[in-house]
Amino acid sequence: MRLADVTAVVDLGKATVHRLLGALTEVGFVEFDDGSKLYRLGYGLFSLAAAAQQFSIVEQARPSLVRLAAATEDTVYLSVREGDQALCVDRCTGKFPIRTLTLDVGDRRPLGVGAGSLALLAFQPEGDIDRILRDDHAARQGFSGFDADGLRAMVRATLRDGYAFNGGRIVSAMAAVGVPVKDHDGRALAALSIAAIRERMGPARISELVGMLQQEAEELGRSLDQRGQTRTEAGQNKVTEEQF
Amino acid sequence: MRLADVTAVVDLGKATVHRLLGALTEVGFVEFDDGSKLYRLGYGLFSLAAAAQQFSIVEQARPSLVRLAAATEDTVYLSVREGDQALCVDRCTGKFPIRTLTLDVGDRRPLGVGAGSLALLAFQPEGDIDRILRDDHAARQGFSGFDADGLRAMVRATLRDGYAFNGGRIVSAMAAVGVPVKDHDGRALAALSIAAIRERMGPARISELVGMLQQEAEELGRSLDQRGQTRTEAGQNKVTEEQF
DNA sequence: AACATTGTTCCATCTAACGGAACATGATCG
DNA sequence: CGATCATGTTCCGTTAGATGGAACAATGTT
Repeated sequence: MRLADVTAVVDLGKATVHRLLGALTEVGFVEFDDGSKLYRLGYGLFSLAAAAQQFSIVEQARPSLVRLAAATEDTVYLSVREGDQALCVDRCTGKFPIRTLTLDVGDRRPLGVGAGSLALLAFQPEGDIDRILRDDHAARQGFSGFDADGLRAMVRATLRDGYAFNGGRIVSAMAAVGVPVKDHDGRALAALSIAAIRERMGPARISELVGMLQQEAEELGRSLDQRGQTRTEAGQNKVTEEQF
Repeated sequence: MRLADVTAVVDLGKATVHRLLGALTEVGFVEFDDGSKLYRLGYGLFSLAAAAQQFSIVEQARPSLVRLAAATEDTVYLSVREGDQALCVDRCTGKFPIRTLTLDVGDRRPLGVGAGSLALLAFQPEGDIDRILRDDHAARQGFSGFDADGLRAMVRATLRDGYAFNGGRIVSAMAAVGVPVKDHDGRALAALSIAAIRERMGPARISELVGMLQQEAEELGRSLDQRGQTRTEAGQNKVTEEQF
């Protein structure tokens, strides 16, 4: 974007935006092409994201994703709740040649739209679910078949079955199943999901996949709970200041 | 980290840090666990990094990486210069079963340390090279054999050959070659490199790999130059404000 | 060549960030 | 089990420094 474009979006004076972007450029979070006078997001963000991975679920869940992808040969996703959206934070592709890459790492979806996202939504506190179904319909524009009533039914089905199923509501040739990763008192911290082409999602295979997902999810939930308890040495994290 | 830890590192008052972290938490760049009172980097950073990819070399270079990984079966890296460091911004693994994953996406190395990093360094403006060799030796602590004189020789060799070679200086069982992605006036914008186990890096194979790398790098350089010229419509980028 | 648009710099005003201090909470040790 | 210490949280007066108007420079456009 150009300076003027940024200025228009953020509602601040030209001079101010100029100074702020200058500061961000200095620390590498923004890049500036002097020729074209265009600002871009900078490479420093890669380092930040890499650091974020290290201390989040992502690192702990990686082995699960790898195992699932190897065993199922399909694409496995890890999502977390982020505000009223589901955020894909990791992905692992199996070796089946037809790959279903609906989500990239970093992509967001309204809560409820998609198997992983639905698994997350269904296992949130009831108050949250009600509010989201009521208020968030605007965000679901453009995803047909995700009105409040339809979603409520899907949430109920998910709670009943223990897993979320999406049979081609987003991309018709595809289907996906998702399960929540729950902490000790049943709140969903994350969701594991597997996507594949419709042909590989018959009833028998679904229950097979769900079984594998649930086993990994349970194990993961336990190990996350444990880490939550380890307060003592967590504080001792010495920080190397020149890391950035 | 705990609040007190952060306070110690950033040299600001407790109250101030508390407020700042609160603000960052609200926008999702920091996560706070109320139970353990620990702050972490937040998931919002994933979205930022994903957005950064979209407007940087990464997206344009992805096809090259995929082609190289498929053709060579080894691991292909894309790095850029970021301050006085080389930053790995993308990686693609081939199907050879012994994988050499020295670098993760987001990792940094001092300029000159590693094949990609050396390729970047060698094709920087001469003034920069001199300054870096002179001033940056502290950063190269812990990488043996990368003193200023040794590096200068390696830079010369790289310029002479047109590619950088690293024969196990970092991990002894591994070797890697790297080439610069140059813009129209010869400055390195990025580096493509391939790493493999020593056995797969004989003289014949090296020149084969270098050939492939150079072809991709040249093509990539041309396409990046083109994009640099397209100033006109770049400004027209309408921005969807609610993207975040 | 005149004009329009955008980027950059300067500076006086006034916002809002800072941190001291007081309080709350939970951990640690005698 | 109670006293003490360390840490997290809230409040608020002072003042550092962010803001944006305005003037200027450097482009691109008609």
